[in-house]
Amino acid sequence: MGTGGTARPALRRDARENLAKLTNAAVDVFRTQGLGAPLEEVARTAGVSTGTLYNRFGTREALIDAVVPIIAAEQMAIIAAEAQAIPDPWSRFRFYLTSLLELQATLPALDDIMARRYPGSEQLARLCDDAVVHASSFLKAAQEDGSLREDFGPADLTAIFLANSGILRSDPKAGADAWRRHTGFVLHGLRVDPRRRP
Amino acid sequence: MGTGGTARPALRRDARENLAKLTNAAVDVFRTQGLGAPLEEVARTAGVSTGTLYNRFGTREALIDAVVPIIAAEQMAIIAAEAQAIPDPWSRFRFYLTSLLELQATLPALDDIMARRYPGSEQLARLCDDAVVHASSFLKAAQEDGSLREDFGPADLTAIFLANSGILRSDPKAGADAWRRHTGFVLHGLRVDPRRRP
DNA sequence: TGATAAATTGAGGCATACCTCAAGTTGACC
DNA sequence: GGTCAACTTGAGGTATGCCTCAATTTATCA
Repeated sequence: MGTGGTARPALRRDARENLAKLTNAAVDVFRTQGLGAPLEEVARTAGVSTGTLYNRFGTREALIDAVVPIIAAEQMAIIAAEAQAIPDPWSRFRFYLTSLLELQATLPALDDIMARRYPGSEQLARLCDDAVVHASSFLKAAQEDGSLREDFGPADLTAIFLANSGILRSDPKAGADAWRRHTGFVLHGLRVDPRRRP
Repeated sequence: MGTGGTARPALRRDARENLAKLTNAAVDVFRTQGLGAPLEEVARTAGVSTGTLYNRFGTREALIDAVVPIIAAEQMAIIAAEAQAIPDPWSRFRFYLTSLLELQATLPALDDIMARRYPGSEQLARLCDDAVVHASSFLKAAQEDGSLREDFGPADLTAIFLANSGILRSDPKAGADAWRRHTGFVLHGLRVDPRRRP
């Protein structure tokens, strides 16, 4: 058995190097400029021609597939793990949601990921699906606890990320606390007042 | 004194006709495709060359200035008037906000207006300023009434429109109730529970 | 009916960004 | 070292959309 899954003919050394250069460049460029950044700039940053970029990856999606896990997977896993450690269901839910929104506010790439642009990328979809799985379990626990509105569902979570994206994209600088305030109002709207619980 | 403010040389008949054709075309095109629609399509729709469009208006902003009042002013004035007629401060505030969000969801142009893209257009800015004036008065009344959170300000209103825009732009079709649900949560978060009021 | 200034036209220049492919280069293996 | 497939290159084609200007047409007024 080979190293990978499907038996592809091994790459030549120069090709392997260029693959690495391109991946690194894509991480840099996409992280700061978003997943829609010009591929020509990725190639330029890698010190390689655009032809080579298209040889190694063939589509933007393939490049995103290679890069998104590097950019986001670890951070998202850490957040999930930290959340798991919080005993109170409402606090846990709130922490998880807020942390993801914070991540989204931090880097353009994360915004593209959270808002699920580029649905063509499998890795990006997988990352989002994982997040939905975690979020759904936190969500359910909070609802069983009676601290989260019963009529709130996973689809509403998606809307929250899209809403955040709208705020962030308009004014990434001054929006620094705009999104925090908005999130505060939303969370308050989602919580069931402790005094009204059985 | 002439008809206008500044004494501009009167337009020739053909120029006046083209001005009208262009304005009508811009209303159609901008309304359905948003204020960022290709100017070439506006010219094409008007049955006129792009050169003429640039002769009459010179910038996209000037065209927007001419068209935005036609597209939005009346509807926004109606909403404000209807809101004025509602006696209960909270209901009035909620009605006004919800109606504007609904307008925003209805037509791409309205979304561009609410999200304050194209800040270069004076008319667009005026429309927004008017809305802020109304909203602020409704907002203040609801706060004095004790039904709206004290820490909610006009800037937070802007964020709500941007948030709505984010939801709408992602999936204008399926988002039909996504934005309504999200708005519901936000409003719930903004309201002060009547049982907790003095 | 000219004469003339005002308007219109649309091809074409500019910029961005995608993607391809014929020609040239280079790694790998004998 | 020679051979050949693998790889790289970058100019150039495609597409979108902005904006301009020399050549042409047309409204207007005497």
